Amino acid sequence: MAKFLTNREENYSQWYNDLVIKADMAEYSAVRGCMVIKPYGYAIWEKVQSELDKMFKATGHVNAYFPLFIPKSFFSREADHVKGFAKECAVVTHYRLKNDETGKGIVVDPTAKLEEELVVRPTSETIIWNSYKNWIQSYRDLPILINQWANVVRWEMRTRLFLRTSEFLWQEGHTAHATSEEAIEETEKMIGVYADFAENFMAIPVVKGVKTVNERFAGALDTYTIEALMQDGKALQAGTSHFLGQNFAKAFDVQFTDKSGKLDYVWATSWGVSTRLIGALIMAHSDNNGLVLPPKLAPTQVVIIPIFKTEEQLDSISKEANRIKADLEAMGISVKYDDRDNNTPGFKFADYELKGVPVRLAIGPRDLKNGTIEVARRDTLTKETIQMSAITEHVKSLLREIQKNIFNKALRFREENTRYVDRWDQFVDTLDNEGGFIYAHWDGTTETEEKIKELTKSTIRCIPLNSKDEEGKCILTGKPSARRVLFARAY
RNA sequence: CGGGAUGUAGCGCAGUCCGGUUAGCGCAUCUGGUUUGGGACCAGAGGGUCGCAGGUUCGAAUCCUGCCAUCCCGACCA
Repeated sequence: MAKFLTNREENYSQWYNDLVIKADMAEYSAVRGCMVIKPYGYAIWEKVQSELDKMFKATGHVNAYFPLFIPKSFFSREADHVKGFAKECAVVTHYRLKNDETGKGIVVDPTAKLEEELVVRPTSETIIWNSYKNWIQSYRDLPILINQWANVVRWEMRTRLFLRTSEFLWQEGHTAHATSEEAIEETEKMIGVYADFAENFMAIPVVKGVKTVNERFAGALDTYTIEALMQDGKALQAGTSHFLGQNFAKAFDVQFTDKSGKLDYVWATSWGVSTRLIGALIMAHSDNNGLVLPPKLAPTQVVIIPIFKTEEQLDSISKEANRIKADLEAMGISVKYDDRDNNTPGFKFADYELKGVPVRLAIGPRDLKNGTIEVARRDTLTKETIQMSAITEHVKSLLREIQKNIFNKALRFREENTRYVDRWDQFVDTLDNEGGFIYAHWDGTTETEEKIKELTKSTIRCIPLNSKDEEGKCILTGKPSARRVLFARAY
């Protein structure tokens, strides 16, 4: 089986690349470090978008759009911010091309140099806060709860399809508040939304936590994160939410008059998830037969495949298939009936497995005679034959069951690969041989964190929000520690 | 930016060391036929600036020089 995919156990990253390409989600483009998201991959992103967008709206947010280009000077306003992003910015310096005077080809017209160079946004805090300055005068203008769906560019050295590309799609929320408490509440609320989405739609269990100073977003006072565990034992940061304090308000001079008539700087948050989520989806659930998609995010939830020899057979099968399709669609289930006659059923079975379609129905002459239908589920690769008359209800509950099962499987995997470690040699050994999440004590200093990273390539993924106080000794230095933090090697 | 590798049909590759007919194979595509309950088969057909630019030679995918691009491994990162 699956002879077209690299074996997951043999070479995980090759398996991942193969899968993205073979399932027709994305491909490499002519531009180094940039990918083409193909219709099937984009359809998954659209599902992600539409669900998240609903959740944002439900929490009071509205969408807007800000420019792709940011004047270079905006970046230098906030010191940490510029330091964090300077190394990976694409810069626009000219606005015109012309024909090469010496012959063929096109060159940049040197006379068309921009007065001020423009940075292609790696994130939009600066351009947005420059606008917010004009929007905010009084506490009555607050809060501002805006989200934008956009592309951003971060010039990466090493790229991987969906996980890290130079240009990627994401959403970025940018909110402005009258008080610190309210902004912190927003920051926490949104990491909660992300965790909810990850677990209930993507079927990926996540650990909510706070980043260390070192791993914090450039310009934030606090960064909240959701961390997921992939099947190869590496962690993936799946979403972040930042409490920005008054840093950007000060940088862009955004003050407001509060109820008592005093002037104060506005409090800010920002939060985002990207097309990286699709990478997470792939790496959390898929197997050697291909993609495994949770029903709630699968572009096609059910595929129906006819098995026939003659035109007459196809006709009578199609009648049944189209009726079932209509019934399922009436229940809000997305169905594809694949009656192409240029591929064998076997090919189709394999192909839809590769693409991760949760439920496959097959109808053949035998079924027509017996009033039955074959139902196969992608998550367990099992098949059963059931009565045709019961099919719609069966599929409906099966989709729910698959969604739950995929999550439980991922949760079980995470539990089996989460360890509490107290000795250094054991720490190193676990990282090298087991991978996974490691809860260990840390003395709280950046020096120790960096030393551990240097020695083991593992990082502190977060200080979990639900971690209990527990006296202990730092895994590296032996100094006292008040609680465990989450370590892992990460993407 | 350092180390390694590769560029030949849409994709995957052989041929390059040791220059010599008309550049070949698998997959895919197209045509016709037989098939169809787990990646079908037969027959035929189309498809190439051999990464680019120079050079050596009677003759270059093959040798030489320069350039370009991509991939892998490191430092940076959602």
